[in-house]
Amino acid sequence: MTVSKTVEKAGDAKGRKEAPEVQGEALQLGELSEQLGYVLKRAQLKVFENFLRCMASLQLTPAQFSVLLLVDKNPGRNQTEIASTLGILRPNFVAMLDNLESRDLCTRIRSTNDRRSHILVLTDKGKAVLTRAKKLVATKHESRLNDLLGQANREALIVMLSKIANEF
Amino acid sequence: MTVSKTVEKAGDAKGRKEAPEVQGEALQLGELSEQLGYVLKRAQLKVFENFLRCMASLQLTPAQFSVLLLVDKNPGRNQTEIASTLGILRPNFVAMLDNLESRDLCTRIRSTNDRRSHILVLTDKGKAVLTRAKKLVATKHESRLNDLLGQANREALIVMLSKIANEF
DNA sequence: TATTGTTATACTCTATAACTATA
DNA sequence: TATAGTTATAGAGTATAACAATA
Repeated sequence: MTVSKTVEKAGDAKGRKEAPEVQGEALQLGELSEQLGYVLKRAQLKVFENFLRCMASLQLTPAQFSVLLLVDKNPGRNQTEIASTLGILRPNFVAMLDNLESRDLCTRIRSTNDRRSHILVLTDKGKAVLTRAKKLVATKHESRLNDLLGQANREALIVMLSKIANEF
Repeated sequence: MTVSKTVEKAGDAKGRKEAPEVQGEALQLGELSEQLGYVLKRAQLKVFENFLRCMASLQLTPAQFSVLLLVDKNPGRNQTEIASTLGILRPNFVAMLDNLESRDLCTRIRSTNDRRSHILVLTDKGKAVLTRAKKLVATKHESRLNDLLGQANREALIVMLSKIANEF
């Protein structure tokens, strides 16, 4: 009982008792390892974790990166359009934009056509940060995926996940 | 402006103004659709959503289902072991077990070896519910994945996601 | 009347510190 | 002293209602 759980290996310390109590061996995942939802969630957490590490120098979350990418690709759009495309609810998008704007990465511009809406644009700093972020993602993040899965498999994976996201 | 956003199609309503303001057309996802993290997250949300719909009659979340599966597959284990295997922190596991126990799906048994720990076991009702849950998942949930991707692709997907979850 | 951005709010998840009872 | 379960708590993420300004 003085050996920590992480040190114990399957095979040693067969400490079974009369009751159905077991110790030491790694647990059997069983059908769990075949459950799409389970493995999908675990993979997503790992990928986000790695993304955050790669982006530590720029302090960008996956959600923030997606906003910068989308605003850059779609100039002249308002908050509602950007948010809804990303699956972010408008109320929750406000604090997110406050953050990006306070860091001078993005600006809200009151539309002249419709004075209710805010057109979103990246600042020069925002564009520069996005460029650096893309490089970090490509060299540190996505490249590891290629190393792990291979280029062809990585592309097949994206295709399948997109299909699930769009058609499931 | 009276037409709702979801009704507008790319191609009509080319309402461009002098400023870089656009309306109506669907936004360009651009590189976002190639970002693993983005598509992974969207797919995961869709899969969980579908899981919840399929399990509505049993009122089981993906996390609860994973607990029942793991406890059933690993009799005689305690809370810490089950929780940590699932990536659930021990404090957060307490309320989850309170829920399952209050629904008579799972029981905490004070261990005779180590009176600090609670051995987890499924009740008869818990086993019955798990059996029904597995059937629902197989017939309503996983089967749709096969229809969408094909059996071979679905298996390849699980393998790749497991690899990411374990080695990334 | 409807829509944009916003505030307020609530509920779930996740994360950490600290307590108790046992070891 | 260390560990198992627990409590309290705080922070993200996500959800809905409602308000002011504008259409």
